[in-house]
Amino acid sequence: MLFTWKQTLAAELAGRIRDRYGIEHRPVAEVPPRRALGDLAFPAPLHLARELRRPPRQIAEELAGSWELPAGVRALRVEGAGYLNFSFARSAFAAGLLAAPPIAPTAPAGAPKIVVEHTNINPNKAAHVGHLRNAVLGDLLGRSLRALGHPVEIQNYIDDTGVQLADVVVGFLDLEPTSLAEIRALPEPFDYHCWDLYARVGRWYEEDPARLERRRETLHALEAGTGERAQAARLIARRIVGRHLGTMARLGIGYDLLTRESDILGLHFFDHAFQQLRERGAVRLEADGKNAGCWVMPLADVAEFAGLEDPDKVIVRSDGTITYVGKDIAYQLWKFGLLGKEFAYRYWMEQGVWETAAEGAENPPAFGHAGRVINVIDARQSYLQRIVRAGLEALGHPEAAANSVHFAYEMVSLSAATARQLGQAVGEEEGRSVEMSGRKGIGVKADDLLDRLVEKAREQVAQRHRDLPRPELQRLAEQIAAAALRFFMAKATTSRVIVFDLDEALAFEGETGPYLQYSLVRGRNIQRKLAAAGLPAELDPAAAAALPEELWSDDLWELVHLAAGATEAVEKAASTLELSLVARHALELAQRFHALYHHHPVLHEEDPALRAVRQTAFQTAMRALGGLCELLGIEEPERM
RNA sequence: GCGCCCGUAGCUCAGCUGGAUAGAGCGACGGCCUCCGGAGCCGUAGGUCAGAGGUUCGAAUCCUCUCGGGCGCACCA
Repeated sequence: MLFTWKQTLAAELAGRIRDRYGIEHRPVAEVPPRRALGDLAFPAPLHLARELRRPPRQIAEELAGSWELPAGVRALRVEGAGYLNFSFARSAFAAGLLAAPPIAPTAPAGAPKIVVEHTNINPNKAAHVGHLRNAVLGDLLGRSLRALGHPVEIQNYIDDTGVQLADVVVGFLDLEPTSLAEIRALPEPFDYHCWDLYARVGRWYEEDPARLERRRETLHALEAGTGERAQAARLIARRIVGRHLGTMARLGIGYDLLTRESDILGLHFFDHAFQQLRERGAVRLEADGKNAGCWVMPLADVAEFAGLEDPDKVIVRSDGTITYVGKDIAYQLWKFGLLGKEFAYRYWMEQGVWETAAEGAENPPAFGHAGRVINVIDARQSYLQRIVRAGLEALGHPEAAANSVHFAYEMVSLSAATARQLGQAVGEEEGRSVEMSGRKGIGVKADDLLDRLVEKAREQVAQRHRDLPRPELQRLAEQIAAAALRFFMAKATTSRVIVFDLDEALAFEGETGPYLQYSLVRGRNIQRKLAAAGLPAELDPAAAAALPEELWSDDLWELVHLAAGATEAVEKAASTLELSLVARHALELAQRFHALYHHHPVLHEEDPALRAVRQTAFQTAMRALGGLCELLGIEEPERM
């Protein structure tokens, strides 16, 4: 709603500037700090002042003069240093807002498919809170793009031929010999078992580096895909992925496709890409030096890699195994449909998701062939992502490289207090936070955190609602726990490290997910009470349009104005990849609603017109908040 | 050494491509449930926007430098 008005008025203003001064200017729109100043402000006169060498207010007056205001605009005034401020007809505006979806699509028809890759947890141990940040952001991005009208495909990459999985295989077969049948029979939580085992393997290597030979041997076996080690790896990876999907399902996070690295190798995707790299001279076999025997991608000539100590990246190790980057270049090519090869697919029934396979189902969905690819990967891997792009460039696909977006967010570390609770010794000199480490087994497991959140939520709900049936209590607690966790991850600016603190994450008051849910529950209760009193629970746009303009107080109008900005907040979040904007906007709506809630009773207002104005304001706010919460993966509980 | 990110209230953080009086949450203190649910609301205290230059009518925001802190620059990912 605001979005379209901005465009309309900006276009009109640009025309007037052109006609009057012969200048091409793209006016930007702002929201004035106080509603009394107006609803939409254009500082264009301030920007034009220098070029025209005239006072901005004078320019503003000239531009405002004789402007025939379109229907829906109530006033145009010159304010402050020379702003052009528009005010809207409030009832009509509210009616328009109620008639449109709370988050309105902005993507052009026929927009190309966007592949979003996220989660990508190594299938060798339990998910921790760092992985949650990735999955929550990825899911929020996917939902936001979909709401804006883009075709979206969510992929979760399963690195089932990498070093990390190999290490757990070594743990099971060499360190603590376990048969396949025994691995299969291990009780849940299997991923917790592997979490500890992985840390033990790390220490085992340190005791005697000669044991790293077992890793090399295993890595070869995983790439070849045959023998006991490969079989063990398949079993372990499958069980772990099942656990990861279960963890994510608790948060409402799902995927369209699991891409397995073993299929990239097994179906010769890598061989194919590697051959192209060789033909183009993008890789070379090193005869001597520290990379002797390796195939490397030389990056010395690429400007963005200037200044690196070692400007070469190893693609194929001297023992013939392939690094992650090498495999990722092939994967990235496939995402764009540029590899000239296709996966087979099968449906993973129990998990309700497709996965790649060597042989598969008859008529799978059309995966891949994206116009744009967004990889949600933490900022520490920026260097690797740049190499993948350089690989696409080297293969003669500059447009694909340009459409390969690395959505980089900062990592999650642990607060000193939380690290101590985990039994980590934290010295004063170690600073204020501790980095998580799968190798060392340091981290807060996602399921542990969720369990604690559910437990706390259950206590809180039970306190307020005695005699609630156990299943309903559990259901409500899970909804609240998921909201708390997702909002905690979503509200942080992506460029900031999250110092994860358990007490902070367990908060249900203030800027939290449950606070948003409480707004929704309150809003819903107003509707219920209205209905019980024989009044309409919801007003339609026509009823809103007929409301007397003078009954709109500035504070209620402000709420409508805020609701109208929801689409723009989402659009901006998606286009800049600053997804916290979605969470921030939802929070602001909820805060404003709570504040007004106490001052503007609906049910107890006797004047029907005034009651309808309040109801309209709250209804627009709840619709917008509901829409934003849907993107955030925050459900509206029946009660809380 | 080179590159990226961060430095705003006691703590955790917003502050949108420069613009109208620097804002929230937590914590502290003081109020508000015969009234749509107190997971809420209202109020008070609390800021040299790390520091120094520069650009501009205007800088927390842009540029340069300095000082702190984090992360990269593997035959891990």
